[in-house]
Amino acid sequence: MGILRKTKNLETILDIFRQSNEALSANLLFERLHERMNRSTVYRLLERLEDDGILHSFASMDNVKFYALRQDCISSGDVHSHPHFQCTSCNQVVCLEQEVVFPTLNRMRIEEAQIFLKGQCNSCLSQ
Amino acid sequence: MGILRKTKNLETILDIFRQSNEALSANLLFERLHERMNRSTVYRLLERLEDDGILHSFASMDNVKFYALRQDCISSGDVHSHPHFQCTSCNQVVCLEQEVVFPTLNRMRIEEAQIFLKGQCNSCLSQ
DNA sequence: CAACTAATGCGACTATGTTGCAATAATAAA
DNA sequence: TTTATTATTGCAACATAGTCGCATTAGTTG
Repeated sequence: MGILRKTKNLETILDIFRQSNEALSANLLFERLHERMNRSTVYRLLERLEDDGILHSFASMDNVKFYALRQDCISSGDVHSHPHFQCTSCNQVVCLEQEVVFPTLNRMRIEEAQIFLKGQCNSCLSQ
Repeated sequence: MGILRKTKNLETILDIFRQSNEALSANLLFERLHERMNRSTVYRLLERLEDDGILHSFASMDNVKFYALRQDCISSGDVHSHPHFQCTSCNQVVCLEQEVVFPTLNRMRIEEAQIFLKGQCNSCLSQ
């Protein structure tokens, strides 16, 4: 797949992700667009942006799919992944920078890894 | 909350979890019961068993809530968690035994952690 | 065994996500 | 610039996961 046409909707969504380092669910994005974009379009654009490697996705602890801009990652034979963090006070979800490497275990081949953390973020702690 | 009455439905669900070390979603459980229990009852019992500390839950990468028997865990000041693993061939979800400890980071207070891994399990690899 | 009330089944509902189809708009070709 | 092509969009209907109120059923206690 990948992006074929550079549409206004696509640019609008990309701008929102570029304006902050937050991760967003389809619904949060939909709200932030003041519902001026069709719900299916939001879902379809998120999927296309992920296919194209511009966004990546992960599941929150509440079973909601979140998307964030894909950062460059280290490459090696092992599977690696950065943790995702949700603040229990302000509810913001962000990608953490520190990569975690999962060595291949002897009994199973690990192909994908996801770490999700919950707690209090820096700015909520200092209030 | 917690369990107040020991009903047939409760025993049925507990037996299914005790018969294997698999983790199950509400729907997998519902199927395994040959749909002989009401869907709401399944959800309510899973919630109650979790409140009571008998089951624990986690989100799969497909944003589905899974439940498994709670094992005894190490206790310390740090947050700890065992990873969950889903085989991409047979789709089984299991808890891994190795606990992972998350030291408290300087910038945020971590209260909960979840690790989800995907890959090929031992028995699928050796086929 | 009677009384109390937690647990259940039912149906309606919400939230999240998907799909087919006709209309629209981005791009390529003339 | 204009036209032709077809990816993208909005709409509506659908699918799946999960929740809730309420009347009935069935554990538990005395």
